[in-house]
Amino acid sequence: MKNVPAHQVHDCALCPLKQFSVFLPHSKQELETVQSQKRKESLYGPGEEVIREGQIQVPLFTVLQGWAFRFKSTATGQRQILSFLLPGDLVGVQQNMAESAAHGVEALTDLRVCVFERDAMWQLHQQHPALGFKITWLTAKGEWLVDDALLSVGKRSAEERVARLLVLLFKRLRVLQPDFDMREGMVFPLTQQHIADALGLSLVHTHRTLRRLEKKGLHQVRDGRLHVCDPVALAELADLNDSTSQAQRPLV
Amino acid sequence: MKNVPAHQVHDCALCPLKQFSVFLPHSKQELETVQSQKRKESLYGPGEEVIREGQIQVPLFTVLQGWAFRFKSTATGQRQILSFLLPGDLVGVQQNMAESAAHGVEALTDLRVCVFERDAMWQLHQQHPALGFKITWLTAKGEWLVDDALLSVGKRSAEERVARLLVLLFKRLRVLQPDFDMREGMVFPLTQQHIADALGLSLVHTHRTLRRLEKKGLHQVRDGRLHVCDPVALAELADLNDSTSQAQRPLV
DNA sequence: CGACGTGTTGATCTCTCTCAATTAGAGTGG
DNA sequence: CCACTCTAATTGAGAGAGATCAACACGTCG
Repeated sequence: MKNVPAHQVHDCALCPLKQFSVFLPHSKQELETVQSQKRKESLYGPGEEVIREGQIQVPLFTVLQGWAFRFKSTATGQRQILSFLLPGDLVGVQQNMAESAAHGVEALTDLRVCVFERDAMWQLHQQHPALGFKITWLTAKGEWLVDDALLSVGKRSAEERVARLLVLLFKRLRVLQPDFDMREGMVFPLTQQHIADALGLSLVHTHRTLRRLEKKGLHQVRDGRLHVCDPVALAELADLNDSTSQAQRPLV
Repeated sequence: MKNVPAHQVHDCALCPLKQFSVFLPHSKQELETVQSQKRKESLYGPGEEVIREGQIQVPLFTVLQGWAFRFKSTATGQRQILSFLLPGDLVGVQQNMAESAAHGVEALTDLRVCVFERDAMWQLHQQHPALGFKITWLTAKGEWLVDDALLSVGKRSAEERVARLLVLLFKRLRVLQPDFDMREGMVFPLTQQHIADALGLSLVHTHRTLRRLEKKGLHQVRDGRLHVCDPVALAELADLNDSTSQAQRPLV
């Protein structure tokens, strides 16, 4: 871990996440409060642990740049990835509630995070209810992701899980990258092991499943970039029909 | 669904959850705000849907009495139970964030819930930051449960999953029931199908796994009551060693 | 160069699923 | 009181998705 030197730390008013994160303040007062709670910015390298499972005194922070993931392990060391973290995601809300971290966080790429004071959670709620509300919102959004992952791991086939992970990441990424060119694909720092750990599959079976989807022409991963070749078919397989998704479900 | 007649509705000051829920107000002003946001109390019977998946305009509510569960289904109708809801649990935070319900909620027993106004989330945050903070807390706690379930379904064997579910429910129940007698067991309204749906297992395999644990003398389910016969062995199997849980994990 | 991480592929094994049929208890109606 | 129905639990048998074990290929890096 390295701290960003003071003169390179972003001023909240110039935050690169300005257009994306719900967490960002809108009024001048809110801005000042957030700024006052900001402690520093830190950098991590790929594979570096940002939060260790069980660590105490976990800070609250936001991802500014790069990818990371939350995970939890069993006593035997089996690791399950709970969710992937992208710029704008808030981390550490759960941690602030308990004595020690309920899950670990590890960087996938070079990672830049914005770290807040330990009691920022409370200060933000207290001084600007609108910010508190946004924190709740982000927390709920985080739970949506986990709910969805649980449904996948519990009830979907390997193929469906992989397809869904790809499509969901693709969608999240596209939002963050407005000037996106379909032909170039998107940065995709996950190894097959990460995918396996996120989907509750073995490494070998994950590999075979990816290969199968690729042979069907649905996607391609090369040189750390993801190319979604057939978005429609992939979304279909992923049970992510944009259309009237909910209405289609059997009502009885 | 039936609404509780006005004269039988609890006054917030006399809320039966007083001693349990973090959500409950502590100051007089907070109490008044919560009371003002309370719209009604409703009753549901076992198997009745409290929230339908995809339903719009979902209210915020708290469980007062009884059991329920949150669930999500695939396009093919496969149902995954995301978490079980007990008295004191807050439901509908996620829902308030999106247009439509991200998950359904179904009653397991006779269920009594306390329903709030649609914009209660915002009102509570705004008027009493401390309450907003508690809502965030409860939301984060809810996510902890799902994180844990995801780890189980992703990485644990059928036996471990069942054991863990039983122990976790047992612990949650014991907190809610201070005058608890070990010999009498606890109310346990889950069918094997519910357990299967929560753990991502088939009904048949869930049954066999339960039987195996029972034969080992770890637990017993009879007449809708759960008896934990060997708490230590069960917790062991469930990877829930109360002792120094976190410290035991491999640090590298 | 050797070590290591990641991807790849084949062979084998097993946990868990699916299909199928039976039993037991609760409720309903004649 | 008994036949009828429905749900939940139960048990057996066979099938399969995915796990495990084992090698090997390839690029990177100290």
